[in-house]
Amino acid sequence: MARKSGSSGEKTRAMVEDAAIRLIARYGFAAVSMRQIAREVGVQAGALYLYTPDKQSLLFDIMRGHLVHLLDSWQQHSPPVETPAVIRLERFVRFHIDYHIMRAEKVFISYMELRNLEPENFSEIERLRRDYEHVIEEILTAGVAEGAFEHTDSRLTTMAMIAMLTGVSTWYRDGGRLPAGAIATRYVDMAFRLAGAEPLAEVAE
Amino acid sequence: MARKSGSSGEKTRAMVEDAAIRLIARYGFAAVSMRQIAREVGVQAGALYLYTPDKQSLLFDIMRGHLVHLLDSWQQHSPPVETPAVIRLERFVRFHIDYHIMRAEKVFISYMELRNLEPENFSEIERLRRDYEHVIEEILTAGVAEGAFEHTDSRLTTMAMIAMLTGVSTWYRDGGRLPAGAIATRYVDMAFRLAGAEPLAEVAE
DNA sequence: ACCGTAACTGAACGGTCGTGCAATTGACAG
DNA sequence: CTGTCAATTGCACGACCGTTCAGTTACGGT
Repeated sequence: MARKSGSSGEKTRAMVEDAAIRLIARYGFAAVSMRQIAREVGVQAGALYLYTPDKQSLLFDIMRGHLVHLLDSWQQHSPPVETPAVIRLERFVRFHIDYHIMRAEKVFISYMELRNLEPENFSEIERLRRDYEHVIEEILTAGVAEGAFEHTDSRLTTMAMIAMLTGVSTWYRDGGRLPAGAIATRYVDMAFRLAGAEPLAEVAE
Repeated sequence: MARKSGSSGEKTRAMVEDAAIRLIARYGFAAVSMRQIAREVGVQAGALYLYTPDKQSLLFDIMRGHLVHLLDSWQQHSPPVETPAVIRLERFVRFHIDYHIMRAEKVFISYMELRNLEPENFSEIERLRRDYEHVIEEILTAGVAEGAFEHTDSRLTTMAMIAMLTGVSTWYRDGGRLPAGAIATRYVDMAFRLAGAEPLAEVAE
């Protein structure tokens, strides 16, 4: 046998990426072999090299693709900068949680497999990740300047908030105690608390 | 050559664990070979099997040891249950951050390498991790009952807080912008916000 | 001075790894 | 119906994997 019937490069390419994501998310990059990925696709190991120059690129492309698409999606969902920070933060939290719940595998890979990237690939991914962090940080500092938020250290609050929000994707399961929307709503509340959003209904007794 | 001069089983055992922790934290369990660990110790690969039955146990023992010691340490630092929840939470946050900063490698391994555990080992580690989560959850629910904290969902707040606190160990570096103590203080503040600790100085205008 | 045994070597086992490549087959245009 | 090229196989390469074990050496007690 050689060429498969009904075969098309684009279809196989997509299957390779799918299989790689699924397997790497489950077993970890280093623990997954090219032969395993190939078996999942229904192809011999050698055929994978039509779609990736090597194993490392497979990982890198997944991560970069994920982060680029993440930043891109936010660009399209984000309110204009002149919007009040409170609203921008709420929008961001909902966006982040929805996005991360729907793409749990890619998210998982993107922060679990950083150390399996070669140095230059690592740098590029880090740069993208920092861009995303800056999105939050900018909202927080803007909110402080507006007088809408009150906290002492926007950088630290950013780190805490990122960790808190991204943490959701490590435990969220479909059909769990709460639907995704309800989780997002509660996390908006917690994000407001961290940011020190001026309480509206919270009056001292 | 066979036995090394000045060799002692206990010393080598410690070196093996040290090397394993360092290498696994840096490259990941699956990416580290027994020969690499052996080289780091200054010994042949076969010699490792005097100290561990297999590679899997090496990982499992590191993780279990870490979690058991973590729970144990908290047992000794924790205030009595009748202490006000605000104080217990502050104590917990400081303990958690200090502990995690000082043992960043073991912490990292213990939540990065979960999927490389065989099923029964995984169950035991999960049980320990849940025990630790319950520490926070108990403090939060006690605080709500006391009227010291105000939040809608203690379980979700627990998850958020764990993620927020443990996140520190992924970015903390000695000699960074803030010393560990200052970081802990700021995180105590953020933990209070998440918990909805009754504001003392925060009075509505 | 000698011995038992703890500590370790060095080689080997069967297996898997990532990757390269000549040969082969199917899709499709003309 | 033919020719071209995209898609894929099947095998090979050298390297490395976790683990075992017979043999060798140094330590500690007597």
